[in-house]
Amino acid sequence: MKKTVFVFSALIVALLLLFKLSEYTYLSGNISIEIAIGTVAIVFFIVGIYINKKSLKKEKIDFIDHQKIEELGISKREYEVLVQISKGFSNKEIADVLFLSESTIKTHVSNLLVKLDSKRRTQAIQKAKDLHILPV
Amino acid sequence: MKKTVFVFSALIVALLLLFKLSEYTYLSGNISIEIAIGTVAIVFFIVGIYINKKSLKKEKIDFIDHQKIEELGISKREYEVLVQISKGFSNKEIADVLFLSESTIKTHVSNLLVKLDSKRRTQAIQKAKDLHILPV
DNA sequence: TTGCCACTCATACTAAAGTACCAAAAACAC
DNA sequence: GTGTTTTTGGTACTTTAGTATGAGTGGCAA
Repeated sequence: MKKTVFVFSALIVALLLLFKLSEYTYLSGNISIEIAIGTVAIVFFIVGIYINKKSLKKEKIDFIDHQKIEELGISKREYEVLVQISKGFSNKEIADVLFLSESTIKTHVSNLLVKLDSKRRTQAIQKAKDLHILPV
Repeated sequence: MKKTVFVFSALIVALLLLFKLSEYTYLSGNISIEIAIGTVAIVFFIVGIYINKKSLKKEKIDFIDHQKIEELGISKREYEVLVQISKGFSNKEIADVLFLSESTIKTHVSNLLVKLDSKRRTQAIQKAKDLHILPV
């Protein structure tokens, strides 16, 4: 957010500078008004691409629908397990990284499968990504 | 590709029109050179965003690294199985949609796990997506 | 403080997944 | 056409995943 504000401020400054440049151009006999306009076009074209790229990354990679997670009644611990599942870990491995027993993981997984209306963990991963409750 | 050419042609025409406008502005006493520049800025900003969006869609959704698939020695049939796995189907279900026996699917999956250096199908899915041999 | 809920864990079971090894038909290259 | 790879499939086995059920703990709200 801070970065966005900064970028837009810079843009406005650039625009003002160009206005000033256009004044000089006018005073000095309007030698290269085309170059000024062309420059503005190129600069804003590139800035447009840059900003879009940034915002798309945020949307597609970071966007998690917390609303949906709540709707499905998925608890904090269950969600942690879901994340580990999507990384391809086994129940035993998940148990180790979360300092729990494998039984506990199995319980969480079983609950997750019900809440995500899935028969297998692979299907749960797919569904979770479709629902944007896991990063794609 | 045709669309891209069309868009860029339109852009050049727009730029030329703006050059013409700037001439008129100059002749008529340079009333609103700022407006002209501002317009160019906004137009090219939006066009930049638009074009970027189009190209990103193609890149992120359609891009499959066939080179990599060959490198890993994954055969056609094996790849078909991999796709089904990533959709969350069981071996039995995959066998049904591909009209094969479950034994055959197991063989393919086992080979896939070796080729993708994975211990489980969930890990294989993750790896395949990382390597861009499966759509994200 | 009582009751609900999330979290934890266990046992016992069934169902999938995955391994190892073998083998035969089909496709493909040389 | 012969050799190689792909594809198919089987048996027998081990491992992992998932279900069902019960139960204890701690937090939190009415």
